[in-house]
Amino acid sequence: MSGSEIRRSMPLFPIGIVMQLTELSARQIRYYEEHQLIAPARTEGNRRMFSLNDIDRLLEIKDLIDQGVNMAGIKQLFLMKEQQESSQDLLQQAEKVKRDLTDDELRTLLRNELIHAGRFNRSSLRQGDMSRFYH
Amino acid sequence: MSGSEIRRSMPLFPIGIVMQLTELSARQIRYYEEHQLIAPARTEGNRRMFSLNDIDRLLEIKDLIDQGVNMAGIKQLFLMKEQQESSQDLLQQAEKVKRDLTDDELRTLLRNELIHAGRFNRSSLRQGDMSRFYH
DNA sequence: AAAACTATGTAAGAAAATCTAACATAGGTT
DNA sequence: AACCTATGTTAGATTTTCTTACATAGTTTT
Repeated sequence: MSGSEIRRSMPLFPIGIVMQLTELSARQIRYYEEHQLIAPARTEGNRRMFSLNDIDRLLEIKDLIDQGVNMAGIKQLFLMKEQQESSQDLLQQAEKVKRDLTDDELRTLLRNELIHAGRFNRSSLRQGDMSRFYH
Repeated sequence: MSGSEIRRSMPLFPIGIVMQLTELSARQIRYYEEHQLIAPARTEGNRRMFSLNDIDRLLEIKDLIDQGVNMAGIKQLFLMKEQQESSQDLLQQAEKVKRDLTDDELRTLLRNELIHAGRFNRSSLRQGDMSRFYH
């Protein structure tokens, strides 16, 4: 279901709560935003509001920083992950309509996946830890 | 598991978000607190912070008010519900240790439940609607 | 090793969000 | 008519968050 994605991306938390939840300083959180690792929503009055997804991301960022990865590295890792996810989506789609595709079309689809996702498919990123908070 | 109860009772949301989520005014929310229908946590700086449970409660309150129930009525209903829940807990406990109880002890337990929960067991309160937001 | 860069801390002043307390009021209730 | 209930509105104070700027310990580069 995609309702869960909506809920996870709903901006609900002010920065103070996010600080507690992630044990990051406001400075750190803003800095990561500045470097486009996150993109929290804003209220009318310009206050940042974070979603569960944002918080998951922050926890991943924290983790990666602990492991010595710098901003640029984290950015690349996130790009990769997105890519990977979307190609997985593609794969699922393919799965779903497999029987409706000619062999030719299927080959095209798979080749596409290989081109885009093939280079970095070793270990997927550690999942964020927000699962604790919403179920 | 009880970890879920911890998560559901963690104070995460400022009143502004709760207003949006429940479509209640700040005045209404504070009024309900004044009448002890909810008891949101406070930050060090005295700002209210609401949990998922608080929000569920607010949605139930809204529902009951729409149905014409007044503060006192809602309070009673909540008391009842708690009672009911704790006797259900008791029942579960009983279930669990059934084999460890003598028939006599069991009878005592069940009589107790009937005394406390027997009067209002028709329709349990409508569940709050927060399920949408966390899974 | 000096210079530059990175990630974070800290401080200042402004703006937004929330707080309490008080007064106002429409619709019921007594 | 007087009162009560649930809510609106306003005012002034306090807290939280915002941006900007400067400071700095570790790295990295030159």
